[in-house]
Amino acid sequence: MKDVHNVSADADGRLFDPQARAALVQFIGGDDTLAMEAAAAVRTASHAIERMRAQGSENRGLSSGTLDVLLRLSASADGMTIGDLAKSAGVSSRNVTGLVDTLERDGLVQRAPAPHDRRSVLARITPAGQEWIENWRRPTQLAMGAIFRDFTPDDLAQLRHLCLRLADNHHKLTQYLNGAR
Amino acid sequence: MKDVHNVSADADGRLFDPQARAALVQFIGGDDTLAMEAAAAVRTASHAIERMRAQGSENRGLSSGTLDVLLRLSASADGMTIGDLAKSAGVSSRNVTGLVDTLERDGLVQRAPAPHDRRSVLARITPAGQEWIENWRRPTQLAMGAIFRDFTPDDLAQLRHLCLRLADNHHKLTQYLNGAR
DNA sequence: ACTTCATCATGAAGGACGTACATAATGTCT
DNA sequence: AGACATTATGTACGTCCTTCATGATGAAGT
Repeated sequence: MKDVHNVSADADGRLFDPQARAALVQFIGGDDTLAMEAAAAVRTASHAIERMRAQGSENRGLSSGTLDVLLRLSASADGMTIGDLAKSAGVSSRNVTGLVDTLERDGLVQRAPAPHDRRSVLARITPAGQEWIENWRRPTQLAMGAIFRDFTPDDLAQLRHLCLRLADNHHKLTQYLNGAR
Repeated sequence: MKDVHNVSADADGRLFDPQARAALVQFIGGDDTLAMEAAAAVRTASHAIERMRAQGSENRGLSSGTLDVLLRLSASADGMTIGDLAKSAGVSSRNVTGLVDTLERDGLVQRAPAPHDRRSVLARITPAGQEWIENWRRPTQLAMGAIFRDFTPDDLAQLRHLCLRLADNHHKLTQYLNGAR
């Protein structure tokens, strides 16, 4: 079986994807490929994580979107409104409505009227939801441990740091764009 | 407007997501949260990149999956088979068939019989496809530059490196699992 | 108080990505 | 020649996500 997957190491001993670089170098001069390569690498990594997570929480019946919402709700004891969930997840509020629908159908989340604003709906995690997460925790932990094999705590912190800087840039950018409109 | 998006800095000056950490700390003891936090951060970053890319190549009509295939094809002058594309992208071959369908409908890619194996189909990028990528390059470069604002070349290389290490782990893992089956 | 405008959740409709299973054509091995 | 594997694709389906429209509610100005 021919192996398409391939990584090489550059002069600093850092990995890069030769295929991605070849595709980029012919269009963009030297330095600017760095950002594109990094972006492609992040995408690949995210896919890998998604795969592992799906494999780990298999048979449990929750998919990426709903899991994302459930995790956010498990973090806030008082629940969150649909709109807040949408903002924090970076997706449309209509989408969150649907995700909460399925979670509610499964009994993992409950809707309640919001105290301050009668237009809003408060989503709150149920005991069944908490339990679901309890069961999800162990295999996921193992899966993440496997995919981050040989990462030092410093590596992990640095990866987190760089990714969040990126997300922060994006957030500021969209805020700026919306403000300028 | 209440701002849900939020990042803080830890003792090392590195960013973290307080909400994600709060959600994790109550389940997992100290050190193991690092991997989960990193995974969540990668997911967030990937979303941000996807957003920027969609915004940059807007009005051009290609979405993430098809763009991924087109980029891979632009890297190999002789074209690639459906199966190889599927392997390198980490998705099912049936999925790639559909993506190549839409690309072919748009005239950006052509199918041809593979010389060595008459079961295989060779997908090759057309001149129109090359041109499409030419037009895509500039806005995307700008978008990536914006989202990676204040990243030093070393930051970018390190981010790429960490992400590819992760992907490499994942690849070895799945290979191991498939071999053991 | 009344009007006007903004915001919230949701209905309706649709696009894109991705999967699993079945199948016909072709390769490979014994 | 026959048994089995592999390749691409048809069929059927699920999930995520979007935009636009709508009814209910809040907020702000007069």
